[in-house]
Amino acid sequence: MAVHNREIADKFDRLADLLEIEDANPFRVRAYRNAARTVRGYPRSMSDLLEDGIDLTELPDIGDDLAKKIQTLVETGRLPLLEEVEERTPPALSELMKIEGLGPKRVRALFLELNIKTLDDLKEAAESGKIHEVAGFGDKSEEKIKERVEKFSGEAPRTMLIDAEEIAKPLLEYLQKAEGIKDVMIAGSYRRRKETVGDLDILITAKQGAEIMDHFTNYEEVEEVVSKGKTRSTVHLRSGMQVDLRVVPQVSYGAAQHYFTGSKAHNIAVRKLGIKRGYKINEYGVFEGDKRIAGETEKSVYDKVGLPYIPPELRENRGELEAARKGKLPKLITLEDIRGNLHAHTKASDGHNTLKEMAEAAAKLGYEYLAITEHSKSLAVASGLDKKQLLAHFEQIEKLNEQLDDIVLLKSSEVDILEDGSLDYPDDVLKELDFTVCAVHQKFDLSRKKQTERILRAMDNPYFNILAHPSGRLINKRDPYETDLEKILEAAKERDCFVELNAQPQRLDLTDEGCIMAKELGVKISIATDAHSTSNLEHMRFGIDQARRGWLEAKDVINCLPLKKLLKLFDR
DNA sequence: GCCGTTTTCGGCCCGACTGTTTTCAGTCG
Repeated sequence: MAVHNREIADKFDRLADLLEIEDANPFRVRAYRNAARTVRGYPRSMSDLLEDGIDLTELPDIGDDLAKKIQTLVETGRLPLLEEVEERTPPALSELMKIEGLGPKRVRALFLELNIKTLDDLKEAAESGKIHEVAGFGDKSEEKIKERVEKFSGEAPRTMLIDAEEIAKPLLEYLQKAEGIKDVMIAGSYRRRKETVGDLDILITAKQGAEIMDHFTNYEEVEEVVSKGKTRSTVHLRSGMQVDLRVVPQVSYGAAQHYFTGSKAHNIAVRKLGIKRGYKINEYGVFEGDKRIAGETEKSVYDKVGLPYIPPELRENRGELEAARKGKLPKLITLEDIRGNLHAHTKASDGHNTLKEMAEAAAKLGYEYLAITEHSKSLAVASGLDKKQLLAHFEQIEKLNEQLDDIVLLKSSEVDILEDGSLDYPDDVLKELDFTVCAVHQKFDLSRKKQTERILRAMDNPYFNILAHPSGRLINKRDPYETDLEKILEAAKERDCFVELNAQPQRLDLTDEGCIMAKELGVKISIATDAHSTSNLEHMRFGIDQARRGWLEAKDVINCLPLKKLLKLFDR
């Protein structure tokens, strides 16, 4: 069973936590955290890299030592140093650090003074009033710990982007009403359009902060004010979302945007470039000595480190700085580049609208074409169509096409890939389709090898065109099924097949890393909404967000093509 | 523990807020 990058990264993070509690060299601690971030975000798995004989020290923040540790982890699943550290420092202490306000120093103090090793120990100590006796803790600290350990429910879940938008919208409207506000923007991973966000980072320009902070903390959805100052405040909303608000002067707006948009890794890399040129870069600007030499716009910040503007979606320190330096930043795809949608359902299977309604809605979005892709017969839960029903449905599509002026409906189907890798319709039916969208909908628990082989076998069918939602994951709900994505993409390239980036906000499948890998391997992508209603068609923008994070350009995406050229691609 | 277009040694991003302090450490982002 291959070790996931995520498992390796989690182990490094845990090791970093425990070492930090042991008061180890902070830079060594940081090295483990940096390595964890590199491994977690890397598009290919460490085990695949090792299998291909790639030297891991070529990865950023991985040196000789960590390369060896990764190799051991891949081979044995173990990290001996972590086990050694856990012998002397109770592993659950890293859990305690997840309580807001408890960092390594205070966790260590509680462990040494009161022998607190677990969350239960902490709860008991807080309730019996022992904590305020420890040096550095007072009554307030004890009270807060008591409250927070009570409410603590593990890792704070990340919110899907679409849900974050719903939370952000009324808050932004409310904030606009404050006196003296000029600009308002949401920075952070929200602006980088990450598929999920941990909190909202809101940035405001204004001369005075104090009244704005009062206005902010008085928002009716605020449940708890965590901290409140003149330039920065943090609250928790009733939804559970944390919101950080920062107020900066207008001259610092660009520097602040850059700083609070992140990612952290990108910022650090940019600041290092600044240091090389003798500049200090912070949220207030670019400084040469005490003199601010840039910072009113983001562009001015990049200017000073000799780079062109880098779009937020690329700011993950995944090679964008090098690409910018060489003038090789991608010309990222935009919503306007999209000419059609290649995955949609109607009432005929499990959609909510009629053919006509879907066609009109798609035409209204300015599309040239919309593919109708009802489920195939094996997917009974989604009212999959049998051969007869499908062909009858196609007749309706043809009839409707005769009436439609500004859009063409394509005859397709979301064809199930059965367990043995065969497709859910015989070839004499498949040949009636303009193209196929093929997908795994059952038997998610096959081994990685079997699942991969199943998909490769399906691609061997000459009528296979697009692999839909390639991992099957549902964000925060269902893990992806196990596959070797690289093998699948290589096979797709060989067989002239395509891979879908499913734009449903809960799917966003391919991931951004998957897009990067597909682009490197030369596999073209279909960004499609898998719409089950007319309003779902507008989810295309989430697919575009994800595609931009995945470095995709219009030329990498097949539904940026006019219809004639598109249809040619489906002739294998 | 990583890294190098001044360095293979000696650096490593930096500012705001809180609570417990009497001048600042710890935490957070």
